[in-house]
Amino acid sequence: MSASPPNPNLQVVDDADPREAVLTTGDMARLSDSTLRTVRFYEQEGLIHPKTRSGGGRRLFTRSELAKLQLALDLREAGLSIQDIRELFELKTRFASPDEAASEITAILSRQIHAMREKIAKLRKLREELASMVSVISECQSCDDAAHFPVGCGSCEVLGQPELPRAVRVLWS
Amino acid sequence: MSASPPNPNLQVVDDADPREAVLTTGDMARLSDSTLRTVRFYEQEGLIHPKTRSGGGRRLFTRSELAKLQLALDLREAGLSIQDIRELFELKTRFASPDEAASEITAILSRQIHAMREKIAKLRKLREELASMVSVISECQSCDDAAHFPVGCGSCEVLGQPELPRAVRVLWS
DNA sequence: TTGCTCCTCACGTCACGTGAGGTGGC
DNA sequence: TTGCTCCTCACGTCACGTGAGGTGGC
Repeated sequence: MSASPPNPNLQVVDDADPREAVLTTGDMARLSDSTLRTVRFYEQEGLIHPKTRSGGGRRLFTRSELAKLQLALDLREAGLSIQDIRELFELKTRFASPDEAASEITAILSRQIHAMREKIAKLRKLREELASMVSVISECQSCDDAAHFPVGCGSCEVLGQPELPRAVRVLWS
Repeated sequence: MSASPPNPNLQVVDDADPREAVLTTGDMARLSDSTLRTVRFYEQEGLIHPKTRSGGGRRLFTRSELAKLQLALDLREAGLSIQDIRELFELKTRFASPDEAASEITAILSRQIHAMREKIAKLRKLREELASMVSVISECQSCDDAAHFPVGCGSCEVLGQPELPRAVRVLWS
């Protein structure tokens, strides 16, 4: 058997070692459900790094950079700034000893966890307020007093409940 | 008894009818825990309206505008845009009949409630991920293998758990 | 050769932040 | 009169969006 020619299809090699799979900017955007612009912006901000560039100048990322991008996007959605995220990403390199690094990362994470807890509580409260507004307003669905709508709603018994949610008072009075 | 002089202290009158209490831009900012800039911006965007201006040009708001401002700020925190909030605030005036208005407002609120539900779920997931990272990292607190930190962490058994949370893999490897 | 993907500027947008310089009101 | 509050521009910022005009790669 003669030696097989060099395999020009890098993809096959990549499949053998998925950590070395080559992802373009477009792949990164699709797989993270973001955009080309965001991938480039996060690179510019130092959150992710292409392993190399193609001859034509295209960014080529590895799988581990995709994971970083996905985590960064989730943290952004949770309300962290790019700066916050960069800090988290750089934590490992900022300390000399493992216990120092561990306690610092724990402190930072605890702050973020606390902030998320508060945000969740606020969101739940507001969601419940809107839901209770929906149930109040559902009574207006069968209102046949069109002549007095909307000016006369203030004197309607539906809106006269003592524990009327704030959103109803603001949006429906 | 001679007629008492006209009471120049409007505050007393206001206290008698709290709905007519006069609030300055600063009062609005303090009572809503926002800023002067935000109060002015929300007025410019048509979300709130001063009842009048003082001789010197100061905005004077009523209590009901404070409630609108507070609701608007809560909705912003929940992720709605100024445009979304404006739509909600204008709903009442956009419809001729009560059942039409009620079904439209229900539709809009249901969409927002759904979006909040999803956001809450995402936040909870991420919060739990970070919390589990904290508990994993706590084992590194007592690590005495400083010589291999941080390069050698990859081969440490603490990080060798099969179900290692993604955040640990990304931030600690 | 033809689409499609990706590239680099560079200006736009959204929701405010942040002075600069001036006035009003107790 | 003196602080303090509020006013109006107007430029800055953060996290991208959105073309314009050009190139690379199967």
